[in-house]
Amino acid sequence: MPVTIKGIARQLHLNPSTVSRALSGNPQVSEDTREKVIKAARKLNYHPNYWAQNLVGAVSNLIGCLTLDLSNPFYIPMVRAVEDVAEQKKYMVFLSESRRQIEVEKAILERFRRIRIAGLIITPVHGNTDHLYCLENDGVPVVIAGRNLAGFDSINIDNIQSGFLAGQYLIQNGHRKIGYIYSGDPANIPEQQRLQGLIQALHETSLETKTIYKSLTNNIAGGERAAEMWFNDFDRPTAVFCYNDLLAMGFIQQVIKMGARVPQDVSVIGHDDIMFADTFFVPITTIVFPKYELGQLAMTLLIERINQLGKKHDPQTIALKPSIIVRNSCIGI
Amino acid sequence: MPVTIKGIARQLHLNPSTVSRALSGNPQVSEDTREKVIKAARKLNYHPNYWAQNLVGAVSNLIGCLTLDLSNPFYIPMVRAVEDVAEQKKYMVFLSESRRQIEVEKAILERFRRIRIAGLIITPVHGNTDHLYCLENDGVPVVIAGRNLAGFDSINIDNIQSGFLAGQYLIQNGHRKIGYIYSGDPANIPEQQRLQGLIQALHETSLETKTIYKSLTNNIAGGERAAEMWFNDFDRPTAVFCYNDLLAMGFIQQVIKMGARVPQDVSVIGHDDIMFADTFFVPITTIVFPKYELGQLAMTLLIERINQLGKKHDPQTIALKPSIIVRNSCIGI
DNA sequence: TTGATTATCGCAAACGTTTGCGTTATACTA
DNA sequence: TAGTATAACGCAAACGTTTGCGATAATCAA
Repeated sequence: MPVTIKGIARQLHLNPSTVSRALSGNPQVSEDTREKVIKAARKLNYHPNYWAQNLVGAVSNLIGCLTLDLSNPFYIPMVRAVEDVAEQKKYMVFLSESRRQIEVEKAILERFRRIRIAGLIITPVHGNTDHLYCLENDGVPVVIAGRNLAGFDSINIDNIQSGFLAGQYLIQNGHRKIGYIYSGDPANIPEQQRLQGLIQALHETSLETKTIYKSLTNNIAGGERAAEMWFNDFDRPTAVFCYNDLLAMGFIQQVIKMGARVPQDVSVIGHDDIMFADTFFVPITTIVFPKYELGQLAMTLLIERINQLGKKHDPQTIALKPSIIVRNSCIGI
Repeated sequence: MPVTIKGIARQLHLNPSTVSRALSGNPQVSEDTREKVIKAARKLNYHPNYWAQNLVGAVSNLIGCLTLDLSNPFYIPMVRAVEDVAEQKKYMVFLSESRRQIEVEKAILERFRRIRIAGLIITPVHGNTDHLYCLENDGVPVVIAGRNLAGFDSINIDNIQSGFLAGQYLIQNGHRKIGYIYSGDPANIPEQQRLQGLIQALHETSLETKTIYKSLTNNIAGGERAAEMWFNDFDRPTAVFCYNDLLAMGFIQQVIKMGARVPQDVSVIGHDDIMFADTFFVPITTIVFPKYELGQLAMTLLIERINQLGKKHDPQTIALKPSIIVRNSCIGI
């Protein structure tokens, strides 16, 4: 239905190839026919058919970007960065979310394959990753963002250091009974690593007291569940470190609803510094995840891999440095 | 590079057409060759080339979804709904954001044209809309979400009713001096309509006192600017109605930072009920925008338009009913 | 056994674009 | 003037897939 290059050619009594060359700036076409072609193209409202172009050219500039969950504000800055770099390098990004379901992830990757993406940036659902290996084997570079996956290029924060920072800060503020809140999913490596870092910090001052609350899910609802566990605990920690800010939000909210106070009764440290963490009704002290940088590095590395395609390379693991930002949810005792 | 239908055909000594028919479930191919084909396709890791399919079939099942700003949580439920309906109806959605810049919007629409989207759901940047008319003229149905645009199908909340509800609630709570906060962009119709509704409610009780704060932008920073205007006002309103929740968040945050209290010194009503409005450090009383429903209706209508393509139809305008949800940011006086 | 029907598959064109190569004219050189 | 170089364009194949139609072989009825 839309105007094609053939349509323009017919109108101007030219060959499609000439029209194509005129529009693509090929020097072997005279300037006045080029003018005519461009004018006709504009008048007829011509828009190149991307599919046809890529069918013959065989060079795709589509990038797949698959996040876990767009309702988590964490991913927005990352996605922005990916798009910013893509824009600059003339790539086009196809944005999606798996909603943390492995079947959805697989379904979306299948779509990505069909539209012949040139590369993929993904925060994978923990679990089976055969489909990712398979994709990369078929010549589609994959960069993991926000996770570490053996055998893949990955950009991630140093989760052990994150946990260590949180632990250090809590100890410096006099806390001796410290809790950790996470989903408890054994396949979620970052969770384990932050716990590991936390424990390391405790060991440095020979403290072993820690309480684990498994929230089942790493979102606001999970935080609320953890709050109830904390509330019913016979020996409550004076501070908790949450795997992410959403957990912290849910936790704080529910703790207050049940009549306790934050930070007077329990200090809370979050993780990520998502938007709204600073404007939450108790502004949250949290570990900063450089999210924009995450997207920037991921996209830059991905483009590098696309250009190097075929050449061997060792998978690169880039670790971003965490830092702590102090707000109101955590005080000394 | 990837395996094609020809590759499978060569391997099995078949014609590409037979392979195509076998894979598409065409009955005019024997069951045992179909089995062989499917087995070979799986073994060779075949994935259909979407571009090639659509080149010949000429039926696109791509949907463009262009929001204003993904960092505004408002759009997430809408996008989810669009994707849910799309999934169910076998459409594929291409998600993007214009970041409120008309040139970006145009650039993205140009990309959408090139990949031959079958339809578009868009929250347009206010201003020139010629490119939208142009798109629809070329046979790509357009549904406007969250705005009303003459000549287009649009789904939106009843903004006048929104403003009226807010005004009514404030008056019932004894407020007599009422402020309205919005960007002040004359091209932003919803802003004007909510103000209009607000004024209507005031007139019903013969109140004319209102103060307008122009925040320049409808985000947290804008709300902070408005707070300073309010603070320096010689005759402060006792309540303000904000065009959206982000404004309300910024306003409340800055008011408190300057030493006043919400809601004791100033009541605040927001609009949209975005995620985090309920967990904001002063939980926000706000007008509920049925966001998921917005996306559902938009996508459903769009698909209807795609199926009716060619047939004349009057542009439909669907108005969603607003409601108010009472939290802590607004009290009586 | 013969003719007709049916099942199964191949052939080729088409979708819109790009690109290597061949074909004209025109301009330039000797 | 004859020969050569060059500028400008056309021809045709190709990308991967679908589909109408024709061809072949097998099945069936009489």
